Amino acid sequence: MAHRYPFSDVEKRWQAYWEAHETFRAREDSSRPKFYCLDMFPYPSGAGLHVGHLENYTATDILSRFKRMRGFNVLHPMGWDAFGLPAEQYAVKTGIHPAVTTAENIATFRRQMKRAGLSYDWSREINTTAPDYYRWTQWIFLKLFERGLAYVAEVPVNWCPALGTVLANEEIIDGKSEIGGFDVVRRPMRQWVLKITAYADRLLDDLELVDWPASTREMQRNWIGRSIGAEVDFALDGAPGALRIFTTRPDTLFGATYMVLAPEHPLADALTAPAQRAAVEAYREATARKSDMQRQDATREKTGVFTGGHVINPVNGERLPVWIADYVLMGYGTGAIMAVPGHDQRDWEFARAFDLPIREVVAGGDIAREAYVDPDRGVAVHSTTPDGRFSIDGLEAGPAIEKITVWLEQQGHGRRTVHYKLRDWLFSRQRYWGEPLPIVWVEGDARAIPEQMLPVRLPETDQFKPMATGEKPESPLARLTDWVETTDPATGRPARRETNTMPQWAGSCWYYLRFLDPANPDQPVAAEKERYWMPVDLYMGGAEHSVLHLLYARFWHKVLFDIGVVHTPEPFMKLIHQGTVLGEDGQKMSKSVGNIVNPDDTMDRFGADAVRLYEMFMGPLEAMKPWSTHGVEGCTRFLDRVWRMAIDEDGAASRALTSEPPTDGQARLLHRTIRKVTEDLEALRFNTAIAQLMVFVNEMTPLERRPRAMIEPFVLLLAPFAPHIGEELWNRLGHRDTLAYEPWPAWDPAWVEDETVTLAVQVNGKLRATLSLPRGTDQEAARTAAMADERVLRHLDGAEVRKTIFVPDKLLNLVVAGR
RNA sequence: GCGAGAGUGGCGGAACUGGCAGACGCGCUGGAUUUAGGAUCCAGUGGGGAAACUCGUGGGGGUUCGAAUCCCCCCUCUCGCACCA
Repeated sequence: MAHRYPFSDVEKRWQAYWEAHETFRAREDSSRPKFYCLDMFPYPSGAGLHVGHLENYTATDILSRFKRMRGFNVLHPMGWDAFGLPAEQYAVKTGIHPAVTTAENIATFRRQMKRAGLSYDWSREINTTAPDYYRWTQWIFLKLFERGLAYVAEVPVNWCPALGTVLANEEIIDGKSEIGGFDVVRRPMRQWVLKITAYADRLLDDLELVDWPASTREMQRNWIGRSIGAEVDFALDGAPGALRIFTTRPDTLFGATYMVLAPEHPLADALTAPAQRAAVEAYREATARKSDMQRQDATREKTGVFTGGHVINPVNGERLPVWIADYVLMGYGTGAIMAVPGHDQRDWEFARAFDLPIREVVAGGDIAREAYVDPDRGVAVHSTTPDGRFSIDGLEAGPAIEKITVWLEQQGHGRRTVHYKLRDWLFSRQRYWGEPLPIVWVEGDARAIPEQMLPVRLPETDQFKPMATGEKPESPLARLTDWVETTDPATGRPARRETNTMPQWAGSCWYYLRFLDPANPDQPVAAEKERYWMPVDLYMGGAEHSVLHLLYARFWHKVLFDIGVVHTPEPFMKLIHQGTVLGEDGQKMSKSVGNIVNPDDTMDRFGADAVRLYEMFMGPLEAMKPWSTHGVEGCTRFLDRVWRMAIDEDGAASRALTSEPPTDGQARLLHRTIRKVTEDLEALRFNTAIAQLMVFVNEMTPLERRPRAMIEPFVLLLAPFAPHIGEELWNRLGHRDTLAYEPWPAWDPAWVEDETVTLAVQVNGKLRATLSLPRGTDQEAARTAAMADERVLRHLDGAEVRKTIFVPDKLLNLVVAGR
């Protein structure tokens, strides 16, 4: 019976060793280059770690271990994003305090992570719900408040009755709450808002500075949605005042044939003629009843109502009818548009539906068939003022926009304007389990709590239900009269505490900074530590955070940059999203399908190293890929082979190991393996690196005599992937210390190439033979050798070789006359 | 609908800058060893064919001595956005 790698004992032993020796503790050391390798810290849910988490954490762990061996001072921390709704909802249901469930869940997560052999520096563990931590979250909020970046506004919010709280736009998916999938309705409410729009340009432009997946940067760009255009004022016909619209195509101003207001537009009333009032009212009511979901269905037929009112086009004095229609949204631009049906598809559809005129002002399309919207082709036509003093005719869109915008400004009819899709960030939640906002209300004014008085601790309670009564939903904190009623620290006057709490995103906006200096009682992070460790060199986490967390964190980082807390404009230099791990059936893992793979069970059966290897061997890191238990078994078999390659049945170093130098062929195998594994690790190609380790073992195992000079470097190469077996082999091969800081093997370029190469010989592009030739064989010699080969001659058939293609050491292609 | 990415054996996936398609693993077939094995070892494994060969990287065209790789059209899947003026 072949002996096997006793993973269970070995794993326990080395985990205990690392813990006792603080092997992975990171200390500032300016003599070594730093590498900050960060995982998106998890919300510690009750379900424990899943294999998708493990894929993420294993990848960064392998890289951290690799970088340590390459001489980097590695910071690889872990913590808990522990405020949030699930623990609170559980508390509402069971009465168990969220702090209790959270602590239990964290214990499970931490145990599972240690068990997987993840090399975190646990001395830096942080928890967003710890007062020592959220004290600084509150401190940052005060900085935002001081700078006018946090304010209270009566804003239309997404109210979720089922959750009893408001939600940010980013927390709503297809009109339902991201958590729970409950209905969400729009309603105005007084709320705390962060002015992220003040940073819109920097958030957009600085995407150029980071090495992130193109798709993620694109998503952020779309979310910010910067559009450059002009606001234009159209004078009301027969009344004082003007209707202001926003357009990105002021060059099509001469093509406007009607106007459209959002149904909620404040001028809609004033513009409505008595005869139309009933129709307008009916339409507005119908719109109000529709959900955002229904309103935003672009495939729907256009609807709208004429108000009876008119405005005057400033470029040509034309009297344009004003309509209201729900395809114009109050929330974007000015809530009103000029309709240019010739050159906007939506306006075109509307004009067709209501028989409004369509006018061509950009040549090049066929506006009878469809709107001509391409801004990169075609020149302006029919675009001259009636008095002939101003014209953009003949200009392409770019110059035309420029010219007419300047003219509008000179005439006082409009101005260049930039609008964003990005809205300010709704920052308060009617919840218990979140950071209290460090604010008191004194006679209707919000006053900051002085920073020396932080943290504002979350008060104890056993009532977790929101006080969501009718029109005025309130946080559970509002019930705690003793806590709410306080005095203004500045004046001593009676004051009421703010009872809303921060959204879950708050704590994760800056946690990467606290890891640098987790116990600092005086500052969020000491300047010299920030200077040493920042920015994050590699940040890994799910693509689901492409917009939310990553945009919010970048925003806070830029504010912290402005107040001198951090020295880099961006926090995360390189970002990678691990792909989703599907169930064995190729479906998304879910409780209801019952295809969830439990990491504890899997590690019980196969050991942590086999699971780590399989997680990485499955396929490319960023791809979506299915789990396979057979695949894990394959990795177990590989580790067993590795074990037998180095260790005999009695547990001692194998008697096949010799002190003789490797043969030339063995040396080439070793150096090729070192190169392949090293280069693949740098490029995060873990799957192909492991394949090469397997090749090495497949070649070495059958040998009766195996030079230690081969086996020892191999153990070092394997160790980042499978650290427990790595340490154990290193130890049994006679080394006393951990291999965590052993220098990474180097390859000798002289040894990575074979001295004989296989040359592919083609005739007319088809492979006919392969020849073994010395490296560097020239064309003549290769051709001579090929022409001597029967397999080649057969296909040449005596014909004349018209052309020879030769790629040294690779390929020879003989082209003969048409056969 | 728009934007981004991807389609390679029975399966997961390899393939540098256009140069031997299918590395490595799983599964499968045959054999050895074993009381037995979901252990181990050996041999094989894209399709067709006895072989010589031939076909083959979603489909169709093209460029090239040569295409999984480059270009055009189409199909499918995944992700994101979804009337943003």
